[in-house]
Amino acid sequence: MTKAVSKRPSKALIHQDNDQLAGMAWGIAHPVRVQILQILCTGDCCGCGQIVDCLPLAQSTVSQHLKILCKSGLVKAEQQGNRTIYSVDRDQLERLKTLVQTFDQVCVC
Amino acid sequence: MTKAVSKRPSKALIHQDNDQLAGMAWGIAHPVRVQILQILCTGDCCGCGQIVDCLPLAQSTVSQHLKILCKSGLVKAEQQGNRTIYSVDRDQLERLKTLVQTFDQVCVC
DNA sequence: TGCTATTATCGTTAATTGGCGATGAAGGCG
DNA sequence: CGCCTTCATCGCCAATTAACGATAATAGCA
Repeated sequence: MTKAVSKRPSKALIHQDNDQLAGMAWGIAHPVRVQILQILCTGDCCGCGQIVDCLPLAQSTVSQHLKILCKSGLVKAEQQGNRTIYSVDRDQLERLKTLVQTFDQVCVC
Repeated sequence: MTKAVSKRPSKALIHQDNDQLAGMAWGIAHPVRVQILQILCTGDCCGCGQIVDCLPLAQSTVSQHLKILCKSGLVKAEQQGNRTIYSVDRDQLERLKTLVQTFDQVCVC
């Protein structure tokens, strides 16, 4: 659920931050993706195969999760010859932290 | 996706924190739910109807989102006569903040 | 050129989500 | 008791997710 709700709210506008927060939260809304992100955090960066080796999942499944993580913005992918190197987007992670931290200080209406 | 993956990982155990984080992230993995949580944050507590009034969604839809928020642990529900009073579970929100904040300091393997 | 390694994508299946209207249940009030 | 309010739940539908195996695409190497 990257894109916003189909019917655009008329009563209360969904603040752009909400979309951002929801998008990133959606990225880590699955235990496996949390773990993948942690692997990327500690190992700094690695390819799909290395992550597959750490998990009891098929390569295609991991690739799919990585795609979702990329779409959520938390992970960057860089083509390097034959392989794709994945790494955490530290800026986005910081952004997520900020959004979560300041979450209840936001004025809604 | 509250409950963990069906096939329990053998290679790498999914830390319990990961499940917790994923569960709560799953709660706010939708813009509308982020907004509902914010409404609850500012208004402190209110019933389903009040939230419906703030959003362009049907009552049944809002009720469903509230159910998900409860299941994620971020929101508490309290029956009060005829109505159900929803409020943010501050402790859980703090827990979420902590988990996100310390996310990249966790040892995986 | 042919082989291997690496990753992405396709197709399938089962389950879940998100939305709605309609209906049901339960409390409060006249 | 009957009615209203409030909320949950029940179908229903379309879309998405999560998982897999199989296959394609690309780079590197012998």
